Amino acid sequence: MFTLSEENYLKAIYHLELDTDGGVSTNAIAEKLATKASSVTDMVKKLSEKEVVLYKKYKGVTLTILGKTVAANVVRKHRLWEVFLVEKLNFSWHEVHEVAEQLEHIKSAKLINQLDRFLGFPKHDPHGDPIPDKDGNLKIVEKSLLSTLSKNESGICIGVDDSSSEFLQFLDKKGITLGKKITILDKEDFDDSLSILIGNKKLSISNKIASNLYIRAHTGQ
Amino acid sequence: MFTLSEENYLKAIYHLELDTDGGVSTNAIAEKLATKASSVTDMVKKLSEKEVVLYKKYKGVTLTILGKTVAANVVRKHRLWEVFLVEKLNFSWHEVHEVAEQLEHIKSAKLINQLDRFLGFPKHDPHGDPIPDKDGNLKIVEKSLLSTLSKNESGICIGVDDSSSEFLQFLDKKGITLGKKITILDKEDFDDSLSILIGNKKLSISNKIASNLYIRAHTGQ
DNA sequence: TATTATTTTTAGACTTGTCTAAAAATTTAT
DNA sequence: ATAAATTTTTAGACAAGTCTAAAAATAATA
Repeated sequence: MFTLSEENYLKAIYHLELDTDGGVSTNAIAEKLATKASSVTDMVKKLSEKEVVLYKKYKGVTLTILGKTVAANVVRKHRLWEVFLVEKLNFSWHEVHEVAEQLEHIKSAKLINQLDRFLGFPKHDPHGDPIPDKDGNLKIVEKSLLSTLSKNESGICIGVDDSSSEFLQFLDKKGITLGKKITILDKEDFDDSLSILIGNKKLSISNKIASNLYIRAHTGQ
Repeated sequence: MFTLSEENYLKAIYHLELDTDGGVSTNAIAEKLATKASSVTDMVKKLSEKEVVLYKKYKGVTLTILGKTVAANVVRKHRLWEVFLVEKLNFSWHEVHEVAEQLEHIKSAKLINQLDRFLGFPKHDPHGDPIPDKDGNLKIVEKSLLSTLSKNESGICIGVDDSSSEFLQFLDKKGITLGKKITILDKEDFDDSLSILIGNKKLSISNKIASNLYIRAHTGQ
């Protein structure tokens, strides 16, 4: 069994491994968890003894199969609870993270399996991130940043990179939601801003926005 | 804000105060929380500094108004989550306690208010215990133990005193559930066992069972 | 009421998870 | 390749919550 703190470390390492090649550095973990590098060293030693990470001094850490399973399960719980909060309790997508951070640590296999069933076995959380299955496996979806599309290309909005409250509320205001089709009408060279068509509305969005929106390729109409 | 441990102490004192006159003793708290008296003394000092309990050395503790509010809120959350688990996730009433012990510590006012609404503002948990309102107030229902009724009297089953898994599963097996009308057909003098009518079934139950079932007086038919 | 038994508190220690400051290893740059 | 900068680890300390063992206070009993 793992403590709340251990689970948070495993989750952080899990997320960091996704966009790092080789081991995850002590400093990266410290930054993600808003703690000190020395604390990370201590915890990583403990996790290593519990055989959930591989650790060599000065060389960073990697999750073991076991560690990855534990971490994916925490992520699974987090994302299922987010779906529950939005679908059943009328939370907005920018309000769910903080509460899900707490709920993800509740220990009960039956609870999470029944919740999954109650929600209709959702495949994605409210931000478009995939929900790991019971064994911790993720279905990877081919996705690209909106900013990488060219003029006249289009795709379906499937997620966000930055999921800060401010950004999500901005998207709400603009009417940009998951599942909507977005077409690039024009690209400005001097600031890389985009003119897009979403639903039947024309919008102008900055490159910063376009670099935080994930798109699934949309073939045919 | 209160730690998980502080919340558990407040809840324990809250429950103990209900059937104690005068202050709650250190030993009683220790027993309820399966901890040592010395630990209780330490914690009670801390709670006293936080002004949630009144404490005089060797004289036991009492909750302040603030303490009672905090404790009632934890109880409220516990019981609402129990309703959720039974009504929405198909838990049996004997399975909910352990999970609710964890869920009761999740911090989010919006979460609990929305959960309350989602569940249709229930007034009782699956064991028949009343759910405190937002201000911590309980609606007291006049209740008696089934064992105190006389021959030919009847009442509605509204709760259990002992809510151990074994007892609840026993009731399930016998078909005794909340809301059912129970009539005393006969009382045996030598062992105080009862012959009762529940629904249209005749059952024989021991005094031990009858001393753990709460009944609301049933006037008229 | 004096003595014994019980309850409660104190004193000191341990664990978990954190921190700061300094030392050691690694990486980067000259 | 040596010096400088950065990263990581070690060493020692602290807070929260708990424990054991012993002391102090209260309650029970003869």
